[in-house]
Amino acid sequence: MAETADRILQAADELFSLRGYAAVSARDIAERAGVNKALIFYYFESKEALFRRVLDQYYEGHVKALELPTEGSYRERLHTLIDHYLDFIEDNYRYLQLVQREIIEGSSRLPYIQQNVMTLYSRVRDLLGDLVPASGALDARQFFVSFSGLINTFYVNAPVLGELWAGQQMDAAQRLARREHLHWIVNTLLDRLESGK
Amino acid sequence: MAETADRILQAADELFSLRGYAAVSARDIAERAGVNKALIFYYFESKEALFRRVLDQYYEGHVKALELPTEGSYRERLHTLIDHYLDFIEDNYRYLQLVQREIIEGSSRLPYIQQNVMTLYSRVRDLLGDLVPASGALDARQFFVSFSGLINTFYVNAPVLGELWAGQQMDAAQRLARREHLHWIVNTLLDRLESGK
DNA sequence: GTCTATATCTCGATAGAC
DNA sequence: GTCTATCGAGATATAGAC
Repeated sequence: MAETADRILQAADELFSLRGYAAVSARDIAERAGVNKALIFYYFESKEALFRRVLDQYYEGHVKALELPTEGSYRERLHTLIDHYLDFIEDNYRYLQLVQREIIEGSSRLPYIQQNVMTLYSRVRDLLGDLVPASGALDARQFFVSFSGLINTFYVNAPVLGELWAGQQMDAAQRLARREHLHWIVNTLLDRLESGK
Repeated sequence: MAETADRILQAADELFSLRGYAAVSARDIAERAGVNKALIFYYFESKEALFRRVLDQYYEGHVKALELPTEGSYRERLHTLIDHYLDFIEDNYRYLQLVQREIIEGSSRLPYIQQNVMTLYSRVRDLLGDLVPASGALDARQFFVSFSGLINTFYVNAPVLGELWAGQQMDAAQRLARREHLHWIVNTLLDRLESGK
């Protein structure tokens, strides 16, 4: 039944995101999914294949989120790109943790991640255009790293940041405040870059 | 001999940082350290205890790096704090990966990490003082998260960012450029906050 | 302190009854 | 499709000779 495969996939998604690939056993996944352990290897050929399926599900959505908006000024388009990326992250909050873990562990799928990073970077670089120098401390690469860090850090580190908001859950209001903060920073940086031209 | 324990500790540090706790076996550590596997359990009571020792090695330096500078204006002190933190990260590159991994994995040592985070936050909050509102999208918490993300992202994601710099090693010149970029951003944000007062 | 050898466990994966 | 039973490999940890 397709339902069984789905339950395995979802349980695997949750556990891999929580504890990583190596720390999760087939038995763990079977127990959480409420199915027999052997069924994991019946529906998916191996634990490795199951993990790749979990990742593939996210990458599809990720690629869509990276589509470049065509309307408006470069500044409006940059804000739209950031909003689309934030939408995706908030709908798939486990994805960021999975990717972050793969990066730290030096996973074999790192080239795939790099490809996504380069795609996103080229869009930010095109948007910034000749507003920034071609190299040095204010080049497009630096700003791309900065934007990524500004956005991702909030979600990746949510488990420890909870204390900052005094035990409050990371609710919709907080995500909205973060979004507003990010747009304020981007505008402030763009203003300065434009005035410096 | 103390030398043997040190070699085990260093090998464990390197491997845990690279691949994570679960993906590293006692045999891996013994091979890298060039010692007999049984000696790991002679010098450290368990693999878990060895991991804790690795983390504790960094604790002292981390706390020192968080010491608040006393000289200069609030702006100078903020820049100094950032530089001290960057110095620590560059000297203990693996520590950030270990901590980031602990956060993502929801480790049992999370409260210890939160304590360090809160210490650093309270210093940033004191430095920003009444330059920022007490709550909302521009409060001290948001800026603390932003500063952390801006700094950490470069080092945590170094494995995939290499491609951005066209395969160049992350050398001293790149770290310096990043540092300059960070100070530029901080100054730009502070200028805007001051003009808005 | 350092070694070999091994006990005991859990892992991913498979065989085969139903 | 789902189950039980089990394989071989590799894990942590220990025993005991030297």
